[in-house]
Parts: sequence; C-alpha cells; structure tokens
Amino acid sequence: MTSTDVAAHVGVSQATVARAFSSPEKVAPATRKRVEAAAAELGYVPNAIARSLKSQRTNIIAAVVPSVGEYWQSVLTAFSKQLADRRQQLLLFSFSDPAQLEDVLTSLAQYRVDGVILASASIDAGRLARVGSQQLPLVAFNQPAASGLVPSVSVDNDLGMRRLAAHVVENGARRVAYIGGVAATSTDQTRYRGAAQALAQAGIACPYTESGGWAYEHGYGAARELVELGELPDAIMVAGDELAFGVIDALEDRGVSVPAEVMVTGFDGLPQASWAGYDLTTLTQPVELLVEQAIALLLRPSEPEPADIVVAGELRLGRTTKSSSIFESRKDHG
Amino acid sequence: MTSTDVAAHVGVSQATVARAFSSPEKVAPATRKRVEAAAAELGYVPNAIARSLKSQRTNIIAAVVPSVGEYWQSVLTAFSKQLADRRQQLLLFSFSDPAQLEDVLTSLAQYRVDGVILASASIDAGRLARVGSQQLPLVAFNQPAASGLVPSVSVDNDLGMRRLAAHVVENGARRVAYIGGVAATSTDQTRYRGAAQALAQAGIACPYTESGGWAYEHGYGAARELVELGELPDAIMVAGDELAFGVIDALEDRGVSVPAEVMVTGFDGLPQASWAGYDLTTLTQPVELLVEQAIALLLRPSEPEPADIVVAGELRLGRTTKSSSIFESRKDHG
DNA sequence: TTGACAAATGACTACGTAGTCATCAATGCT
DNA sequence: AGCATTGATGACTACGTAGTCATTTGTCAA
Repeated sequence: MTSTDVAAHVGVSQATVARAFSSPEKVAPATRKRVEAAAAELGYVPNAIARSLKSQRTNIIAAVVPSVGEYWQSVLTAFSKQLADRRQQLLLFSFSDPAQLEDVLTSLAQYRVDGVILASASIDAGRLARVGSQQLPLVAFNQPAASGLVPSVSVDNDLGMRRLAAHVVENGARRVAYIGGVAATSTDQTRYRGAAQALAQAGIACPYTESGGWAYEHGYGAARELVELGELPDAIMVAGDELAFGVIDALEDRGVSVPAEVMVTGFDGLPQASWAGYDLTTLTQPVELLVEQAIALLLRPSEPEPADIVVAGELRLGRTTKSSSIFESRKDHG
Repeated sequence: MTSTDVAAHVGVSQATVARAFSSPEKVAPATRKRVEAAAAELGYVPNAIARSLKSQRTNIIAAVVPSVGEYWQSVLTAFSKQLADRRQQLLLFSFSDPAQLEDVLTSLAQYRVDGVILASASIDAGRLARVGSQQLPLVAFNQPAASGLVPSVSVDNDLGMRRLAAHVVENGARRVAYIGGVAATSTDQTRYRGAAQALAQAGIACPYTESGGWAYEHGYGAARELVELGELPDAIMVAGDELAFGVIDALEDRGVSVPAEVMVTGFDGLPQASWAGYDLTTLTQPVELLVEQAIALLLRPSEPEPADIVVAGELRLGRTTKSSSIFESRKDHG
C-alpha cells in the first residue's frame, strides 16, 4: 500500500495524497476527506522510511545505554516516556561490555538518527571525541568526563556527595569509609572527591574501596570484606544505591545493625531506596528533569560551544542514617 | 557522504561501492581495498534508511512494553541484548497508560519494522487482533490472552503457581490468601486460577485480593489492609515479585514476621528476589529462554497457524517460606 | 589465434515520499 | 469585462541504495 495506490483509488495525484498526510492544510477539505477515507479503507499508512530518506529526518533518537543496572533502567524509562511525548522514537543500543561499544557505535552511524544520547560511565574521552566528530547532535548523560568535549547533562555529583557527607558528620560519624563502583569511571571519581573533600573539612579521612562494579553483589562483596577486616567505621558512603543495598544486606547478614552501628548512604535515588525494606538515605537524582534537559539540548539548534548542564539533586533522608538516640538527646541538650 | 561520493573519489561506479559493502565477495579484492580506504578517509557509512527503502527490510524489531515495572525492565534488557547479538536493532515503544496504546500502534505502523514484540498484560484481544491483521510478524510476550490469536511465548503461569502452592502447603500452610495485581489481566487470572485450583486439591480456600497494580506500593497497600483486618493467613501468595516485596515490607513494618508468622511467595524471579534483604521464594521465569523463543518465532518464516510456546519456570526457594523450626522438627520426626 | 566463458564492473532503475514548479480554476478588484 | 491574486492540484524529480542487465576484460582450451 503506497500513496500512489491510494491516489489511483481516489482519482487524485500521488502528490495530493502525500500532502493530505504531511501538510493537510494544503489540501482542500473535501479532497482530504476522500483521501483519508480511501487510506483507511485500503489500510494505507505513510512509510516513515521513505519519508526519512526524503526529509533527512528520522524522528528517531538513539540511546546508548548499559544493559545492566537499576539506575540505567530508570533513566531509559524516563527517556522513552519523554521522547514519546515529543513524537520521537527511541532506538535502543545497549551493551553489557565496554568492548562492544565499537560495534554499537558502528551500527549506530548507519541509522542516521536525529540525535544520540550517550549514557554510560564507561565511555572514554577518545571514543566520545570520535562520536562527537560526526555531525549528529549528541548529548552525554551523567558522564562528568564528557564535560567540555560534548554537550552534557549531569547531576551535581560533587554537591550531592558533600551534602551526604555533611549529613553523616552531623549525625555524629567520625570514621567514614567510601565504597566506590569502578574507580576508572569519572562518575566514581567525582563522587569520591566530593565526599573526601567535604569530610576532610571536618577533619575526617575517607579511605576508598573499589567494589568493581555497580551492582548489588559488588556492594555486598565489598561490605563483607570490610566487616571481615574488622574496624568498621561509623558510616559507609556508597557510590550508588544499588551498591548500597548490597552493603546494607551484607552488614545485616553479619549482624551489624544499620544505622545503629554503621550508617549507610547511597546515591541515585532509585525507587527501591524508598521501599520500606531499605529506606535508604541517598541523593535523589532529578531524573525527569535531567532527561528533559538532555532532550532539549539534543533538539535545540546546536550552539557554538558545547553546553554543560549540571542539576542539583535532592537529599533523601531515610532510616539508614537516622540519628541514634544518643545523638538525638545530645543534640536536644546542646 | 554517499556511495556516489566515494565512487567518484575512487574512480569506480556507485554500484561497485555499494557492492563493496553489501556483498563484498562480488568485488575484486584490490578494488574492495581501495573502496574501503576511501570510505574510511571520507567518513562514509552506508545509509540504513536508504538500504531499507530498497531492500524492504529494516533490521529493526519494535518492542511495545509498559514503561513501568521491574519485570518489564528486565525483559527489555534481555531483548535488547539478544537482538544486538543478531544484529537487529530495538525500537522501543513504551507506554504508561493503556489508553496510549492507540497512538503507539499508529506510529509503530509507520516504521515498517521487521517484527513486533507485544509485551503487556493490558493489551486486549480486540487490539491484538487489529495489530495481528497487519501483515508484519508479531509475537505476544507473556500474555495468556493472546494464545490462539497471535503467536505467543509465555511462562507456564499455571504450573508455576501450582508448584508454589504445593510448596507452601508442604510447609504447613493451612490458610492461604492471594494478592493479585490487576484482576482484568489474563496474567493475573491465570496465575490466580493455578494457585486456587492447586490449593483446592489440598482442601484449602484461597480468597483473592486485588491490589490494583503491579508495583511495590500496591503490594504494600494490599498487605497493610490484610493486617488491619486481622485474620492473617499462614501464607500469602502474591502475583508478582515487585508486589511481594511490598507485601513483605508491609508485614514486617507492622511487626508480622516473615516467614515465622506468614509465609510469602512471589512470581517472576526478579534479580531483587535473590537479594539477601528479601530472599524471596518465587517462580523464576526463564527470561533469556523466553526471549530467545520469542525472537526465533519472530524471525522464522510464518507458520500457517500461530504457535504458542509455553515454558516452565523454576522454583526458587528463599527464606520467605523457610520451614519454621516447628515444621522442620515435625518433619524430622515424621 | 580465436571462440567460449567467467569475473568484474558500469549504466540504469525502483523503492515511497515530499518538495518545487507549473498549471488551472475561482475570486476579487478596478 | 479584464486582469491580478489566491488556492488547489498535478507533473516531475531527488533522497541513497541495491538489484538487473549489459558490457568489458581476462583466461583457458581447441
């Protein structure tokens, strides 16, 4: 079924049928009605492929996203929803291993999408530059390393961690440990630096432990090791919520009470952080807002130099850092 | 950058450049080398849009998936991974409200994708038929209602629930309640029927409570009501894992111990079910296998009548139904 | 040496749409 | 009535690729 078929059926030219769909105001109402009726009867639907070839726009945005991780799934959900509202489609390129990125970027280039969202902590500057050198609109999502290289949107990792650090210090923590994800990622580095510097101002050191990933089991493993080494701190600041869930479970499995013995903070503000089972103190990322900004950056005519948008998150106070009664009363009397 | 540009640069015809990429064996090795070199130099990448127009294949599979829910996110991840392995792309159409389905299906039709995965409990038979009436390959994912209408792949909901029911009965449950998601969905109905029938064989009634959704908070709310009504059963069978997490947290928030006072079972086998914090007894869906079957069904030449593939899940025993010591010892001595 | 044949390549065209330009009819104005 | 203007429509073409067919080149055997 093509516009030509419909045209023949109605007795008009192919051009008129095409206009009836792409710019209806240019077609006489009576004609438009007849075209629409015929299209419905014949089951004609405009071919987006052909339209894209002609118009050089696909109405498709590509998202390059890690295939695992609660956080990325929630980001993906937000993108998919907001793009749908703008009548754009989402072409998904997911990868589980940074080594697959080459392939992904290659096939991505073939599809002439209207824009690309690069959302992954593990895309290095070199690759970023390579993608950026192509002409297509691009935005890096939550990738501190991209700043300056390509347009980017990020949560304020530094500020977020500072707030969390200030909070645990206020709650009486004097010895703090940090459990990171993958030390090589700029996200991890930025978050750790924020925490370490804020704590340093309070005269507190903050040893870094790399868990080796961003998943539950990495957090679980790292916390288990901390427990087995003895010498537990007053608080553990964790680089991400999913990691933090693992940390909490590992601690409680070994009889360490959270927050009475050890406080725990996360980062991201996943839905699960609000679940009663965890009720995690964390830095909630304004995902909807971040995504909105990213899409705006993508569809806006490109500016001379790459914009870097940084949005502050919101502190979520959960039971994992609730002041123990000792501190509460101390504060009451202080 | 088009194949024509590269051709001019190398001094061959456009056809030769096209062949060098689409069927390299038809081009003399020396020529191919020169073409590839020029393409790399000029930054030429074949245009998948134009290729699709010509070849009538897009190498794109569309997935229509609810935008919320842990389960669907994990399914989406699996599809995205497996399709990438087969060099297919995933065009994502997500919706948060069944009312949006009309729009979604309309824009879907324009993209001439090679196949469609319909994954949602809330697509009714009428709409299914409408989509099915189009010519494109289609597979319904985990939608019992689709059986017979269109090709489908599902986990064995009935068998799974029977196994779970048998398990809680073995563990001594004599009074069992069922918390469903959305009663109007065929998934919910099938699962409840499986549980109710299996329990009936043991002479146990199984009242149904609708929670009104599939999310954590729905489960939490439903369980809270059960507690407030008093009369807690020995076991609560829940229609989905995410719901079950809410149920567990609601129970424990109100001082009801799981599993000592009330056992809880889920369904789906989400990653979180294995987290130490929940360690849920559930029916693990073989998501990878289901997805594999779905893709195979999609890409296989269409059979005369729609195939319905049903795959059994695997029982996961967690602490939420661990036999209490009373039963343990009773069994030891029995 | 020449005919037969295969390999390599080029010219051409279709895929389905939308934009440009031309054409034609209808309307309004002087 | 005659002319300019506007609106509606049709003819034509380009978008970038890949398949068909024809042509050229090279190889081998008689």
